[in-house]
Amino acid sequence: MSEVQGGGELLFLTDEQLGQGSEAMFFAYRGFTADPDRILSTMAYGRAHHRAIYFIARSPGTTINNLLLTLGVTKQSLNRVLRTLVEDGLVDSRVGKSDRRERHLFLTQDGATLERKLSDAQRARMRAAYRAAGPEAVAGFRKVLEAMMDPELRRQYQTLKDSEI
Amino acid sequence: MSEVQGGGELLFLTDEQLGQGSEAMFFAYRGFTADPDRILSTMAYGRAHHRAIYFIARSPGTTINNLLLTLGVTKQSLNRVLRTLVEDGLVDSRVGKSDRRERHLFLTQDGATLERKLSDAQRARMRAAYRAAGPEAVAGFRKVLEAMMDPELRRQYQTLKDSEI
DNA sequence: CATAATAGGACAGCTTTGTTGACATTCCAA
DNA sequence: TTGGAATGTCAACAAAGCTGTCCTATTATG
Repeated sequence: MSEVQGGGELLFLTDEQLGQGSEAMFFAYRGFTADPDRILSTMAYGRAHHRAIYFIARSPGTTINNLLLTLGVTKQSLNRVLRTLVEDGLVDSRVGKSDRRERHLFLTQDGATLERKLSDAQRARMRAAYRAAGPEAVAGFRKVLEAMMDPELRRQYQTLKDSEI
Repeated sequence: MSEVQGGGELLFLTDEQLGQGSEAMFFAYRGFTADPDRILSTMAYGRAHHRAIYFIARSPGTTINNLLLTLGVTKQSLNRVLRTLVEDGLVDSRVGKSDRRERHLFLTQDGATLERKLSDAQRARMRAAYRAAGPEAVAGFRKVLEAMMDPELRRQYQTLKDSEI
């Protein structure tokens, strides 16, 4: 039994133990995206569309710039994805009232339906994992993930979290 | 304080709580890949090269087929990456002794140097996150990640884990 | 031994999703 | 009021995934 598992005061972290964490992240992330990817592969959309839809659902009315910060891609890359989503009637892009340079993004009814379908698949897996691992493990899981984020992203994460009290 | 944080017996998992888990995965994975990506962007390599190098380092002598299972890409895709790595003298591909159809993959000295450079950056972040979160959180972190993997990948993960006792 | 199956390499072409560069519109402040 | 900053769009290109096909070498099997 390793020090990490034992929960001792001091963490003796060997490269092996840290490497196992890397592998766990890699394999788990593949599982994390597998279900939505499977659904999306039957349509003309990819993971980038999912991410955009997801975060618009989480922050209705967000601007392009806001979404860019969250997603960490260039606006040109995001624009292509958003354009198809708007064309296909899944996302509504409204000119800002106070600042007409901004576009505020909303899901249409169809967009919300797709979002739910994708998120349900992802949540089902997460729910199963949470149940299998137990509440204490979940708390630790979130704690480590939070500590792993870049400070800028951690702020984004906190903002999203706090917006749903 | 939510049920999850509280560590009660039953997990009442709302969509919000599961959604926060999704966001945490997304943001943390970005952090997880950020440091190696930064290093790689200064060379002619990308994340695909990193993954190949990483898993060759973890399983020296692994075959192409093995690596394909681990990475979950097509052989054409992997071949392109591997070819450049062999050409550039970072990876050594040796014909199998018992089965001469197989190629066994090893890192050269240069390959190992690059691998260490990339992994060190990644491990530094993971080490910091582990320290910040504490040993119990780390155990939970791993437990949830493991539960989130596809069964096939979980086997791969276990194999790698067990190979380093 | 003949043939089938396996491991891998190479080539062509396509899709998704990232990138940089140039440009239009809108707002704001000197 | 005008020039710069901010916001978003269009065009072209690059990385890295994919399918499909064909090829060689080797091994396994009838």
